[in-house]
Amino acid sequence: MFQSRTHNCGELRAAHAGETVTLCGWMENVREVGQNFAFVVLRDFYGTTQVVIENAEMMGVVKTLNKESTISVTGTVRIRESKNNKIPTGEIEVVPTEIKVLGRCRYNELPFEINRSREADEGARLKYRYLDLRNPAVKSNIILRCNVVAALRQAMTNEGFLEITTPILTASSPEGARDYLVPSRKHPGKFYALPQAPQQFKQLLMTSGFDRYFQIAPCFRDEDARGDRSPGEFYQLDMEMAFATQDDVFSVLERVLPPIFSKYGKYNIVSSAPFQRITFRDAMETYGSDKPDLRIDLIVQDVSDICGATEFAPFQGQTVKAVVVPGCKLARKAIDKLCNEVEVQSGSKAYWCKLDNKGELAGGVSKFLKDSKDALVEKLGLTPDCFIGFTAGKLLDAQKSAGVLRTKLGNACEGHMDKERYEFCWIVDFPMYELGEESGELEFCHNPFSMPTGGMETLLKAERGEIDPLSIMAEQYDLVCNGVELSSGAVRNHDPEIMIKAFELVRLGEDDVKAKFPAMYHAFCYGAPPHAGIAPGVDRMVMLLAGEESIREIIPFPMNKNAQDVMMGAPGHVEQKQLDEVHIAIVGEVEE
RNA sequence: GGCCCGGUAGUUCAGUUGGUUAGAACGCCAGCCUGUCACGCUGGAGGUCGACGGUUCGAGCCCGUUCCGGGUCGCCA
Repeated sequence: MFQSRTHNCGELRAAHAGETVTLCGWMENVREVGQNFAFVVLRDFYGTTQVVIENAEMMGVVKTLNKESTISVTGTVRIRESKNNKIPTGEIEVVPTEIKVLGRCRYNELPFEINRSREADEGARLKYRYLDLRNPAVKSNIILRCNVVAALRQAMTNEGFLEITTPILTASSPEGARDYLVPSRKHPGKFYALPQAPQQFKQLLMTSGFDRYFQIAPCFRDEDARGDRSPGEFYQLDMEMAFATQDDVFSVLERVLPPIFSKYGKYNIVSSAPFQRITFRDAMETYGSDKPDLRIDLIVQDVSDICGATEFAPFQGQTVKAVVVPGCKLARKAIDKLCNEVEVQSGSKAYWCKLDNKGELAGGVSKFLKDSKDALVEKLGLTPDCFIGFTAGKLLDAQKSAGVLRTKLGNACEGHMDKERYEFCWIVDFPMYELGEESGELEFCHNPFSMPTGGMETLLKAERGEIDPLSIMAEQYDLVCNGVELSSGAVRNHDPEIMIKAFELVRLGEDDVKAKFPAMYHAFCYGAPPHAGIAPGVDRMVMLLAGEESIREIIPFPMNKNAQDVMMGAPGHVEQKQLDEVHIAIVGEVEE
């Protein structure tokens, strides 16, 4: 019979000396230091406690056990002869009178050493995630995640938001990412889809009169993974507010997030409200990115007029962007490596030269720019001993590669990045439309739910040809922190007429709106409140707070890059009977 | 799907110009050790060098194909 413990492995102190206690936990290590004399490290969720083995009987029990077995130890607390101030329980040890085996570990060799699992092969960690999670360093990220989620719930509740759960089995949405489909047993040939986000449901809640909604919402998208994007599923702090403006949404998050970031973050310095607001256009021009890392003090400058006219072919007639780094000490080799990384990551080459300590252009592409030196010095405010990185191409390519260059330089050059802080900003004024890369025709830039800035008036002007449709902005915004896009949001288009007009500009119409978003369109026809919302990614937020580079470190049971759960064996084969029930026939090759 | 990097002992890695029996650390096993705490010391076991094919007298190393993992771009309204 299992008898419960009296204490956990993290709580015994000198004051407990003399007490009889029972501890339970995993046998983390055994240090045999003599005949029938050993120290056993017992670990549970709360900490570790030293158990001292002093006789043949207890040694006999320990000898039969592999490390990582679970045991229960009953004995007396005793002040240690040699204390260990590195652990909270380091003043005491437990002298056992009884050791019970609770769960034997059958293997004397583990796939990796528990306390060094972070160094182990990731495939092995994922397959044996239950062992990986025994590592306190791995576990701590999951605990952090729990605390952050709890704090977000509390803060949102305090702001008057109601957490409302929305369906997981829902209808496929015609736009956006690839859906995960679920076949229907009762309706042959029909499918549910897992929600990519509760977008439409939360807008419907607004039309129902729920004033402030939020949810720690699971979202499902069948798209390829990234370092900061888990394949398959992720969580958003999804929220929506009725009768609200962009500023109303901003101020909620500006109240909710900074306290949580300063309490749970790896860094203590957090930008305070109001967060800096940068238009999409300015962000692209100044930072070469719509998710700028404001911890870096470097900026992108335009030198198209000077460089475009030089005899350097890659610059001729192109948009040319420059990133200047005063006092850059990068060696030639490091520069080449950095430029190469920029090309790999952005697809466009980066070029460079220096203004040496005599004030002359040197290195890299300097020989092509000699004649333009004075113009460059004046325009960029160059001082001796500074590095100039260049990118060139079509506007967007030049901007984006300059953005990558800026980030890499900021990270590589000393003194241009204050890493130990959280810098938030809002990116605002996104364009409503863009020209499709393949079609060359007008398309929605992001999502069609956003309110075009200026509403119907603006759309009509575009329709009459008075303004360029590409100049229409949407009341859409992104929240960015340290170069990470935390979230997208918008003031929604709650007016059916404006919605139809917005669709007409991309050669669609009322029928398309009805076909694509039937519930929302009809709901809006019954009187909808103006509303706005946003959905910060919980996983990315926890990543930032934990200071982790890989999203898998903050997910309890992550999938691998190929969207497989190697621990559970998902996706996996199913019985023919199950396929028959849902009217599915497998055609073509089946993966073994 | 494209590109880049990787795959050698249970784990993390080294392995020179292609040349004898493929090494180290940790872990594991055995012995020693009465105050360790990443305990220490001595000894030992442990390898289809991801797979297949090729070049060669000879391949962990070179070439080709393929599988797997990671990163990155595409993709992510």
